[in-house]
Amino acid sequence: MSAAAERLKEYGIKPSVQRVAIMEYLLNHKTHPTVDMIHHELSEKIETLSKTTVYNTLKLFAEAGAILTLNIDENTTRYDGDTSHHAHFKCMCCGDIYDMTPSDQDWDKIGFKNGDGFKITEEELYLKGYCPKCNKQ
Amino acid sequence: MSAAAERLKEYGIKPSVQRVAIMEYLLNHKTHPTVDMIHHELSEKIETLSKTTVYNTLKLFAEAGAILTLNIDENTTRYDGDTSHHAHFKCMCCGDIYDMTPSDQDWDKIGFKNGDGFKITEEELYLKGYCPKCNKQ
DNA sequence: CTTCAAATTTGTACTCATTACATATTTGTA
DNA sequence: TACAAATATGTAATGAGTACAAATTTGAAG
Repeated sequence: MSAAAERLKEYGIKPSVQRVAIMEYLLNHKTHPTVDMIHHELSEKIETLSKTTVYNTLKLFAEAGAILTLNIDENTTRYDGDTSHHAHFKCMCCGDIYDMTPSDQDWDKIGFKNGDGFKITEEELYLKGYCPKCNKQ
Repeated sequence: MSAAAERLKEYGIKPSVQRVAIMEYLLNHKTHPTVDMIHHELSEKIETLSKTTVYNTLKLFAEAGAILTLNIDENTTRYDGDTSHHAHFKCMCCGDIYDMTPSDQDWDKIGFKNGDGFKITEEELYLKGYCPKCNKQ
């Protein structure tokens, strides 16, 4: 079984051609793609793939916790197949989104002065600025 | 001069009735309002206020660094008149957005294992979960 | 195999946040 | 008072995302 199909099984999601293809795409492309990118690429393999299916499938994955949904981009949602604990960086020049790995001990240590009574279930750290490529120019 | 007008001056923004009113609203309402909320409230005072003006003005403020733009909400952009270093929490139950104040020394100390060559100009920490009110029920 | 219901996918129509743009109004200055 | 520059306004367009009904596929029972 492919890694993508394995991952679906792990999260209790029934596999289908479309679902496996979308999960496979996310596992193989660390570019934090948009719905359009995924749909455009996969349309070549699955001719009938509908954009609605891409939307529905990504929502299904996200609600199951099998992928992450990123709101770092102002215009459109981006998706990440890597659900491990990490931050994201968006280059304001080229628009590319990079993974950033915080030193875990630092990250885990963040406390909140007014955090009493709040139950935190999700954390997203978004960084913006200029990537090494754009920074040089 | 009102605090709002002072703030505009500080950031090199020419005051106008609309601009001062919008900045004033942001300084007095710590609720991280949407364009619609601001427009709806201020329409009572300024009858002719157009939604386009609210959009334009908020963009102007944000680009000058006089306010913050929040993407914590999936559907719509929210604005924050408090530009100090703090995080945001969204309750997945009631939808309210709270300010969270990290212990500064922790926050500032976060390092990134793969951060070389990146120039970070902005940081946004978004937390999601359940607020004290909703958590109790 | 065949049947049939449930699950999945598809395409179209729609909503709604945001932007583009042309026009109108206001402001400041000569 | 006149006039140019800056602001504000309203309408029309864009584009991401969703609702929904119809079509297709799947899988189990006979």
